[in-house]
Amino acid sequence: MTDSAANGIPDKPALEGLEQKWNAKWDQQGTFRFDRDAAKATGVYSIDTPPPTASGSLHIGHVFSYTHTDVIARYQRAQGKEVFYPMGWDDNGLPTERRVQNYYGVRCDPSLAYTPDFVPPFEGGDGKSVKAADQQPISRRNFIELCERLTKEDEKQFEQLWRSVGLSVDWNQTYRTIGDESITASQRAFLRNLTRGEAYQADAPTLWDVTFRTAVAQAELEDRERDGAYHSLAFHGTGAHDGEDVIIETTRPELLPACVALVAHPDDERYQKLFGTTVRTPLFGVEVPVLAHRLAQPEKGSGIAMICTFGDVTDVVWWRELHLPNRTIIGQDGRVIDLDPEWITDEQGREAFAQLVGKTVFSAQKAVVAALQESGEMLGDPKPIKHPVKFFEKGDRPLEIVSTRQWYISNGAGDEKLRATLKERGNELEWHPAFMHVRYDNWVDGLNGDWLVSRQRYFGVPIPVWYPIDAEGVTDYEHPIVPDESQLPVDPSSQAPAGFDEAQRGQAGGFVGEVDVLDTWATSSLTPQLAGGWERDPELWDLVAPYDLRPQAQDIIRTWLFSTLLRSELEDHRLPWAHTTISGFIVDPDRKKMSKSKGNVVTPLSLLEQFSSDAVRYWAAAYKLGTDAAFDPQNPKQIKVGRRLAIKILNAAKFVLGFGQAAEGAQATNPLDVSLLATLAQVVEQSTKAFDAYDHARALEVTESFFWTFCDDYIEIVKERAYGAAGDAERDSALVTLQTALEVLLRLFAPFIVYATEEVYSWTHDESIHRQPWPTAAAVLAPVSQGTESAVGDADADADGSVFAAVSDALITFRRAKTEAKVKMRTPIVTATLHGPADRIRRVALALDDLRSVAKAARIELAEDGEQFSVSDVEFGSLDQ
RNA sequence: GGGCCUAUAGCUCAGUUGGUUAGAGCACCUCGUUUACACCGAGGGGGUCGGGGGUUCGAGUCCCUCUGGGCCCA
Repeated sequence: MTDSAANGIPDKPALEGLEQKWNAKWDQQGTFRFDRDAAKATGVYSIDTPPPTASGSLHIGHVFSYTHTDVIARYQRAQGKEVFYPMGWDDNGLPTERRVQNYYGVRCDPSLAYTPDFVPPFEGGDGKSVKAADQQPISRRNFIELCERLTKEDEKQFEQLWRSVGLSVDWNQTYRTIGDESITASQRAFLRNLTRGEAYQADAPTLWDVTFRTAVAQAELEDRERDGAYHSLAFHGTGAHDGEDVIIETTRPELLPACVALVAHPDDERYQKLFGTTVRTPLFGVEVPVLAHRLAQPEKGSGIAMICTFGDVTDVVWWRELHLPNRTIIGQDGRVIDLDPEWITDEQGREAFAQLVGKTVFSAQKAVVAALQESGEMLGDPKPIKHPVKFFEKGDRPLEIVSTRQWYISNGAGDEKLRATLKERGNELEWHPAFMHVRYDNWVDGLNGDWLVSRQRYFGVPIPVWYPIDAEGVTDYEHPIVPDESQLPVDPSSQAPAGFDEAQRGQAGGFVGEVDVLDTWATSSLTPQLAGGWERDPELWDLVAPYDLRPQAQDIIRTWLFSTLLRSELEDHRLPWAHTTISGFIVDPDRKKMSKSKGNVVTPLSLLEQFSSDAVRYWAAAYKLGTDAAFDPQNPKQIKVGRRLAIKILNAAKFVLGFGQAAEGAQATNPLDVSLLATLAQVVEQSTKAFDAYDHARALEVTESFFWTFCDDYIEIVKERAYGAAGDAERDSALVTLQTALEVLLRLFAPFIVYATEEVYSWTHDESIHRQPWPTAAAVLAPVSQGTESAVGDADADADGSVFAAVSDALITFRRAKTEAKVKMRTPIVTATLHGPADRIRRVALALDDLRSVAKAARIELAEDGEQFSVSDVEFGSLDQ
């Protein structure tokens, strides 16, 4: 008995301090290190971990989904796989730029020169954003240096939190999406896209955010309900229709000078006579055709609309399909461009346009409306409506559409064969839960343009091309100069291409570097390559790719999941991973999604400290994949339950180990013990099956519910026998069963309750439980002595654990009898009769001594009658004895 | 407008291919310190499975429809 206690079972086991203790030890012992040699021998389970945005804030939803992945990682490790579980930081892109602007009070102005030893005006700030006007303009290089500095700080914070959650990540396998290796991989992949004709440039109408002054992609759009108003404008008929007006309704009268046509549905009776004629625009007097197109909506407004270049994405379709001229008037700053609108010939019209130059969209609208009202060409007042307006998901002003030269990567939108292949890959991927697959299909079906990957930003992966400048000083965008892959990473705005020197930058006969950077997603679509050593460490890449698992959130199926799958298809013609697990959101008690703007974000640190990491992990793991979970920080019930469970594991283990060790080679001979192990073997099978189906919540539930029965019933029932009340042989049977069950339970709990199980395991072992094999039913039954099955006279009696179930039910029946008699549980029973179905009574008979001992019953008569257990003829004794 | 998910005890959630009397935890009520655990234990009450219709010997489960909530796409 003293031998186990000597290994250091504390008098009062507690959760406090376990995180620090074990994190340090795991780190020091390399418990979760990816071992390449082992991987070659045992096989790999590789995980394409989502790199969190380092400049963002962590909330409880991150802990939720990352715990799901960690639980899977630990299960696979226990199954003997060498787990490749890296962690990356997504520090590239706009969120970091914004954070840097606010944190340091600066903004990037690429025209400025580099200032060595620059000291930013603020450090840390107070979380409030510094107004754009108050931000100090700095050079691009200074700005990027600040981005680097701040993200590295942010990454430390993130790593600290992930470690405290107990993620079994290999902290030697980390990457940054802006690190040199990532830039190299991202540029390499882009160059290969370019070589194969999958990446190309086009000068085309582009969705444009006027605040950030960058192009954005379809995947980054969102619709928001905004107030708007229909304005009824009178266009004037010409020729045979001279003197007749055509009334259109528009929400964007300010685009009137950019009007290129009117359009109605081809079947619309009202406008048949106008098709093929022309009308003059109000105010500007420009003659434009009246055309027919299927996308015109007869029921919307007056059924006839003006086409402007460009008011919305439908305008772009009309412009392209109806071969209309481009009369763009809105510039990249969202203001009316100072240009010579040669299509406006009317002198008053030209005067009216001049009034608009330099105005924002908002002011231009007011001016145009005022002018229309004065000229009498607007009917009545604007009619307010609410309508969906397209926004950049990170922006707060409506998107404009401007014509610019941009880079694209084919994504299947214009290539039905590629689209079909991408759909097929989606079918091959195993989705958990399966219904998430539909979201992918919807997205692929709805793609309406190739992927726009160039961004007019600063902190990102540079697009690795230069353009030659001809003898006349004209830049030739058609023939970009590309670096050799061996030169990567390159920064075309500070390095000259091969065969040129820096002095030729911007000169006739020289070159100009591309200043745009790649869309953040263009790099994060390569996370398998970034983490897995693609073209950098071929041995590693061969071991880990294609990956086993892509865990991620449901809102980025259209971006991250899709784009990763696309890049893998283009590069390797295969799926990047076999499985994807999609975690749900955390919602507040009113089932609203957590977001900074709603102010309902819950940060995890205080919960981890207050309730322990195991408690928080339990809460997360108790939810199935794909299910949104309501969370009330004021009353974190499931976290409290998790805390209780973790403490119970410590206490139960202490108690079980306190009985002492079974003799060497001891076997489970008592039918109750055999039955307990048989029940546990079933639990092992169920848990394993659930894990294999990526249903960790079910695995946890079956283990947990067995554990409480084990504590409340089994331990209580065998307690006396385990102390030796029935002799050494009976004691050994109980002890070997208790110890086997404890060890198996610890392993079943280990993926979830990582600290408490490790603590308990350490009391009797030197190795980590997190490197022990997953239990099997056969191993659970190993201590069972041969031939005990026949004791019941029923071959299946032990296989189904029915002896334990019957005794457990009988015990509950006695407890109820005592409760109803209002006597204490330890009140002795002189004699009583237990009634029940014959088969169950026969099972109880096999453990009658144990039952008498736990019920404090001197004598129990058994009667084979009745449907359920009941107790009769009870004679209670006195407590004094 | 199209698609997907969801509605089960006061609360948070299970409920497998349709199959006995729909489960757990929390909360609530009553009782209890018994060789670990009061961060504990025993017992108990509590549900028209969102509404309506259908298929079936049998529906929380399958089909239709309506309503509420959420998400995605137009």
